[in-house]
Amino acid sequence: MVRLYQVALIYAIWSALTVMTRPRPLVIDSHRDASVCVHCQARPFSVCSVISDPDLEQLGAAAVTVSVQPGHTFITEGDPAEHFFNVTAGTAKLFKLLPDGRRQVTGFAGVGYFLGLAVTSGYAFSAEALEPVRICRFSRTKLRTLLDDFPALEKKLLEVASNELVVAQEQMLLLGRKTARERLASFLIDRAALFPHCVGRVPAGAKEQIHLPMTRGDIADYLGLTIETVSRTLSRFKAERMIDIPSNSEIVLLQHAALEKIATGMT
Amino acid sequence: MVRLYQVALIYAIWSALTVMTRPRPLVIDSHRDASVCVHCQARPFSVCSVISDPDLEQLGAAAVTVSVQPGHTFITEGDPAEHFFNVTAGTAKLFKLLPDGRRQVTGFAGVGYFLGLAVTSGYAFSAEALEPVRICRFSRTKLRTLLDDFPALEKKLLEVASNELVVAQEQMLLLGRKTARERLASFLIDRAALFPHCVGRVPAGAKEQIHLPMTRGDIADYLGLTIETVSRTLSRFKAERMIDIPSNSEIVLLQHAALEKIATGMT
DNA sequence: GCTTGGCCTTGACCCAGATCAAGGCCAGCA
DNA sequence: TGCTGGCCTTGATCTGGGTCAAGGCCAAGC
Repeated sequence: MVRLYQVALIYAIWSALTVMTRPRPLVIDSHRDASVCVHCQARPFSVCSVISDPDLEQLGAAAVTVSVQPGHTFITEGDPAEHFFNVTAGTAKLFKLLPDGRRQVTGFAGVGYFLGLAVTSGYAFSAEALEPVRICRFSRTKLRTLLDDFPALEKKLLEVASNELVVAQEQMLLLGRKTARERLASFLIDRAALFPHCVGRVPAGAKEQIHLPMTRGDIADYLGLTIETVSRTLSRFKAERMIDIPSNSEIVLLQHAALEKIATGMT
Repeated sequence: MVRLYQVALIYAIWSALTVMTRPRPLVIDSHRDASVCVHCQARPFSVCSVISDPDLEQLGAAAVTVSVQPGHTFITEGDPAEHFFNVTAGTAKLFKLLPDGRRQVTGFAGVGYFLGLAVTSGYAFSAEALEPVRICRFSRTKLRTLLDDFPALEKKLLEVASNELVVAQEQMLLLGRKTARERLASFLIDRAALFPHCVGRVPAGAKEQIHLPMTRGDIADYLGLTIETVSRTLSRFKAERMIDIPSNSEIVLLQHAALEKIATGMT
């Protein structure tokens, strides 16, 4: 189904080279104000929500804030997993590569997303900023200390990991058994259920406009399709008046219920 | 790619009906000897390995042993998630269904596998025994108590969940971007890395014969293919002298390294 | 030994989505 | 104002794997 071709191979090599020569993400505040967590807008959406205000100082002291520019990779698959990350602003794509350049995007990490749960020696995926991203970075050892001090944090991480597993299984169903049309419908419905840029859920009846920080190529790699199929399928939804596409990064859902039916395979 | 057809729909309905009328799995020992855990052969492979011998009695008292016959479903997707399970013998397939009967097998649970991590209200997948299966069943509330009493157990569950996530991401890469040939090679290599029936790893140099408790249909649903493609691809591997197929449930890997290359997309 | 039914294999053909190719749109920049 | 480059769209064509169909293998039951 997927064919390896020269361009992809060359791109993979080129891409590996640029990663090596690419400037590192900028650490903006290694000795920051310990009260930073108190005012963190991402807290309600993140694992940090289980830490009470008085304990926040200890949490803040363990973290370093890092900014990442769009297009820059801040986690590389296979690298020693020395850090955990918590996204506090922006969106990143998480992906795995095959040697010839074929890419699978395994998820998009928005505000509040906790990254780096893998306990194997190396990271299981790469992460690249789609928009300007801010992250809190913890070293493996410091997080271990935090988990011992705050059992609630460990419970929360288990909860987060369990939810991720459910999402991953749903994605396996999508990749293994859904048609292109069903995949796109599922993607739109899932995106509509997010607060813009956030992990949380929208209140019922919110405006059905969704923002897409990723390109058509990223969507294709997330859904196991090609750019062309993503584009064609969206065009068809538009022709059928199920969606509107005011710009490349904005989509309005005009018939949520109908899309949901398609997404669940009920057509 | 995948087409919905009448037969599948009818099968789905039929299958739903049989599930409803099917005899429940037999609870064989609800007031069992509390020392049962001490002699449990699955312990070294399971989360229970973090509980010390003296504490095993408390663990054993919280669980109920259940036997499930091949073909019987002991977890149904969407049902209220009241229990957690630990497989102590046999193998089960875990799967999700679409309304028209399309199936995605999300994994195979062997000895030591911990099931039911999902914290959402309902189970995220169904589970059906492939061989005679024995499981330890914990109620949600009892496990909660155990986790409070044994923090090490909670840490272990987080570790297990993290590993599952890594596996799930690898499977997304397989389902989204690998060819049929690469999928089958990956499947064989993964299976070869398991102790027969177990979650653990084989020692290096072990005999490269693998046992498949599942049908070709289960493999197809696991790899996002059809029965015919699985069969054809295995036949081709055999013709290429990469494997031998002494019986439908046994495969011998004759060229492990070559298969591994195919599995990782290096062809 | 024959029948039955559940799997598995194999061949012929088909089609959803990939590939190939051409051109459009638009923001940034000189 | 026009040029450039990165995306995106759309049409034509191709193909890997799905679908359909026929038959083989074999264990269980009589």
